[in-house]
Amino acid sequence: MSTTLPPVRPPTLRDVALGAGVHPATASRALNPATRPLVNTETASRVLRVAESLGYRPNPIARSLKTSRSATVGLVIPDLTNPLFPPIVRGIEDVLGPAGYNAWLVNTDNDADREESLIDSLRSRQVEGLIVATARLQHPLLDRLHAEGVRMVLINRRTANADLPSVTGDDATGVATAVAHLADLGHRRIVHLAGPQNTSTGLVRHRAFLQALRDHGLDDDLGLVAQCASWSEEEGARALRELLDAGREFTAVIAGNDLLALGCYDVFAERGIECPRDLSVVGFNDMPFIDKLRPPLTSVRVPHYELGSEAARMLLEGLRSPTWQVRSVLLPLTLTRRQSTGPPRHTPAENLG
Amino acid sequence: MSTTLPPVRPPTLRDVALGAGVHPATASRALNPATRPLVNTETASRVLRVAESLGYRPNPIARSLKTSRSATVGLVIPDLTNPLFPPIVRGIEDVLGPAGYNAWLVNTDNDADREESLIDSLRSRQVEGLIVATARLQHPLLDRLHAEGVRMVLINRRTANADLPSVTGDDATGVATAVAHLADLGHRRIVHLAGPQNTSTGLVRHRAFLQALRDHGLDDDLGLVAQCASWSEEEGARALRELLDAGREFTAVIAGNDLLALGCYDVFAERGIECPRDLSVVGFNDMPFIDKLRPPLTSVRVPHYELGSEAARMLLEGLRSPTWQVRSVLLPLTLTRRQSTGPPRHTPAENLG
DNA sequence: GCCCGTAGCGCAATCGATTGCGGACCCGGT
DNA sequence: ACCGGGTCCGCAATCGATTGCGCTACGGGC
Repeated sequence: MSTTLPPVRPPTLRDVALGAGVHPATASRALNPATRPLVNTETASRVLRVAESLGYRPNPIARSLKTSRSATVGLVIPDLTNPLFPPIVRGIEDVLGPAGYNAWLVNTDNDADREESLIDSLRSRQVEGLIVATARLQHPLLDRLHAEGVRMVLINRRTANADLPSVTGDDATGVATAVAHLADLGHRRIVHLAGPQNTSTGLVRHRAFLQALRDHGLDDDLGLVAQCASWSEEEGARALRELLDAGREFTAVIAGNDLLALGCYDVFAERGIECPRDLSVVGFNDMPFIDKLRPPLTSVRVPHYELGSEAARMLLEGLRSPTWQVRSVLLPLTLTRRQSTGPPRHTPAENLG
Repeated sequence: MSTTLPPVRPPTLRDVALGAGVHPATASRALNPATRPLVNTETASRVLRVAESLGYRPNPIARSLKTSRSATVGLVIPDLTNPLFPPIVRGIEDVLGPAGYNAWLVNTDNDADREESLIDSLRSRQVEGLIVATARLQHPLLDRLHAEGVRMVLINRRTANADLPSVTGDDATGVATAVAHLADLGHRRIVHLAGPQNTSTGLVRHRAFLQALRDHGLDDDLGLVAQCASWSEEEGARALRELLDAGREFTAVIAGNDLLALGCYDVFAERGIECPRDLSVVGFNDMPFIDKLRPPLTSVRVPHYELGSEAARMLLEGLRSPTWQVRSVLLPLTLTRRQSTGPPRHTPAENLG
């Protein structure tokens, strides 16, 4: 007759210790490679055997409570359904996982209050560091966290405060490459759909665009930039319509990102504009499936997966060393040429409309 | 002269109790709405005031250790970069969040070993339940978990074992709608690119396809189904090529999902097939951006966000009630008609090749 | 004036693992 | 026989919150 079993409680350290005939403290030391030298080799292997046979798995919650470490980092992104982010997340997880860490993911929906409360809850869950993809140029919350000594890496976007370590694409060079590509094709009047100027990506791409025009001896007429209030299809469409309606003359568009470029496609359909014959378009990011569009979109490729993995590596490094060399990394971008760009049909002087 | 402060330790329950001049136990009861009636109203509000002023936040780790609840559920998906999943994840989080729960996400990459070890690690982190999107028809691991009493909801796919609660789309009706649409357009010979038959979605759609053909008085020749080994573009392309090379006669394709349909687009480009003039295609899932393809893809829309939110609601219910009424839900699907489907150019008897 | 019911709170154990401190023991040297 | 120095290991506190149990008052009923 067997003793009655409590509903299959998973084995604890105490159970292992009992089985091996040692004190829980000894079992703990035997199980931890770092403290194993403190216990007799034979005892240690006995403990390990028992742990194995019992299927013992340390309780990370109890461990966290005592050590106040959680083997977890917080991952703050605007919105997971934006196709930009899944590859970033995978890149992060693929580095964190082998290092014994996990990522805890939250979506802020670009809402600053939500962001603050979510980061709060991450911190109370003892995350050891943060990877933040929601940086705005002015971002008091992030400045404050940094001042409090929170380990943190910005990804994809940066703040104006360069003290915060970051991993981003080399947007300036990316834009320059796009302008060079269009100039090579013969375009002389190129417009830019600029993303939100309170984000580093929006601002840097905008400035780089103007600089690149000058470098190619092209006119940097301010009317050749349209501001978009958000990185969305709708805003891209709105901005392009505005430029067309204003009667601006141009033969190519550099969109601040692929979603803005998608908005352009909507306008093409609306107004019977043929791309690239009437108008060339370059996107930014090279999102998944963008090569299946009509026509396939030429886009500046951003290595999102690598952005993620690099940020994770950087954060892990920061977590290990108490004194952390803050640095920021720019990853190189490349232009993926597809069929949305071609030589201009009109001479620069002609009006498209 | 101030006493030296330890590096800003966040306030604990003990600090609150001290400040309010009560025992930690009383403070705990005052803070918890469920036990608050046990303490004098005035005392309770004093505790709340002190907690507020100290910025007290309960330590979820300590709480979890004691209560062995974690306010966390595990979310097991194959691969976050598959555009199917982000909306599901958002649906889940949007329900879990307000209920005080969080989701812990893992990617299995469709690897059974990886899946097992990830679920293991989720369980050792005390997740209270699982939402699983990686079900295969035969899935001993899930059967075992269910037998062990793990709270679990399957999403998107099911197992053969109907004991496991699930939330999926009504695939059979969805396929029937697609077949009806094509039949209405005049198609008589329709092929199906069937997804992996070890998944419920693959099998159900396949069977429903054959049934729908019969219902419409169409030939259900077995040669009109091509098997795909995975839900990928490459497999979709391979399968379509195979059908074409075999000289099969058909005017329309129902792809097991949108990725398989994308593979068809690749073959169209390769072989100069014009869609929908030469061949109509229907996808399945209605992924984001699929309306931007060339031509925009007709697809059976699956409400992924709702799949997620419904699964989360169901799981929460299961977590609250000790006796759980297991049930499974089929969400209705609708056909989104776009330009990849049109009337057949050839009579059924003619060969496309 | 005595007893009992009840409201309000405190005591201490508990969840499971970690770790500083010190005790037991062994061994060799003198 | 005694001592010093290691090696191994156990004791007990600790992380922070929760909770069963029981104590103290107080008030009303007889």
